[in-house]
Amino acid sequence: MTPTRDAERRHQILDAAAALFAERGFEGARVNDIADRAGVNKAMLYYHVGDKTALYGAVLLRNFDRVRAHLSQALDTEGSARERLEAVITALTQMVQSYPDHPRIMLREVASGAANLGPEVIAAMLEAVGVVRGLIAEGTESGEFRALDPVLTHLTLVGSVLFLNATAPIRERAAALAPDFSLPEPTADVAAFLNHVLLDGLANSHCHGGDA
Amino acid sequence: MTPTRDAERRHQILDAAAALFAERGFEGARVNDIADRAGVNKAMLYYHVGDKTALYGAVLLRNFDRVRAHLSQALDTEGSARERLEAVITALTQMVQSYPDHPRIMLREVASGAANLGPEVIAAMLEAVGVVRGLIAEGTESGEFRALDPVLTHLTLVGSVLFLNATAPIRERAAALAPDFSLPEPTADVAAFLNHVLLDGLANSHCHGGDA
DNA sequence: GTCTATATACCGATAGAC
DNA sequence: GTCTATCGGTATATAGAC
Repeated sequence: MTPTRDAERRHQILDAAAALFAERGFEGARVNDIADRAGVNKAMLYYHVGDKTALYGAVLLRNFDRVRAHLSQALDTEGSARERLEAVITALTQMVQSYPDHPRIMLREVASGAANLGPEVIAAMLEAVGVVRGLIAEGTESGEFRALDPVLTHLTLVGSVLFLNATAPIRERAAALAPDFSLPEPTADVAAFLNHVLLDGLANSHCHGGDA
Repeated sequence: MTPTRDAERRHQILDAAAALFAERGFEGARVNDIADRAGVNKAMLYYHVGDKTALYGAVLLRNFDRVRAHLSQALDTEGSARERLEAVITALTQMVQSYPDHPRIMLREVASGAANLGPEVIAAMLEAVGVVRGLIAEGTESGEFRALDPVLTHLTLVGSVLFLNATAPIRERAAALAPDFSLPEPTADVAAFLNHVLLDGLANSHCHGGDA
């Protein structure tokens, strides 16, 4: 009954959980705080979503659904491997800037060796990994990219997007302390930066020099 | 007295603490586990090092001493900005591969917005940041590099080194599940990879194509 | 379905004997 | 300096009234 209300409430809970998991990590986040931030009673949180582990898994699954949505949109693009890889980086950057909790959660997850990831989440992640890696392999085989290790390349691309965007809170703090810490990134600039640096770095000899 | 014994014991404790902070994070690591892994009594851990916060700070300070040592060695190199930046990346890669707990701890710290960092550690970190950033600015001003935002560039370089090496535990786990997940990185290859991709991406128009 | 009040367990830290 | 035993605080999770 009232499935809309339920879904809405569930989203509120997951939003609050994502924010606190990003800020303090799985162990550091308090279920009480998540319930308070979501504006729901703690018992209701357990009733609707489950225990802390289920909550964390639900947050990650929702995030990877969003990653999948952004990626599939980017992969519809026609063009060279480089152009499509640029679309992928732009799409990933858009995703993590729309949902800034995601890169922070993922950085923690990488640090832990994916200790808190259930099989479903692992599967969702490997799907995204496969897509990007396939694109890299395609460009490498066609000679458009250099013969670089596809796993390292993939991790460098995704890692740069995650890391750069996860530093946003720190950059704000640093800017308050040290005024020479410039704050660029009117949202699209970070993607442009990464596209220039990383894809020129991958390209096979024909580089585009010049403007930033 | 017997300062050698004390220092040795302290190193054992910090080694154990670094391992568990990397694996489970500040909140997830158990002081009991750290003491057990170090082979010392928990009360002795408090007596010699202090509480959990002091322990964490000591781990990070020791790690940044190591970063500083590796960096200063690399900065002795003569040559172009690119060559010295290559030396920096190689030195950082060596550091994080010698002390694989460091990148994992730093990834968590970035995710938390540097919530657990005391002023001393912040200062040690900013010093390293300044060195690399100065080198980037130098290459940019001389025209050797493109006119890229120095903060974003710095974060991309350091972030790639940290992220790529922090994924080592996951890559091992993934290799056990998915056999097509290659495992390269005979230690020096990761640095070479990053030097190729990132520094070619930074370079101003004159690119070196070809071998990986 | 909703909330209060509480059970249960555990963790960080220390007192105090030796 | 070393260790045992324990305190106090707090976290997750649920029982049970409504």
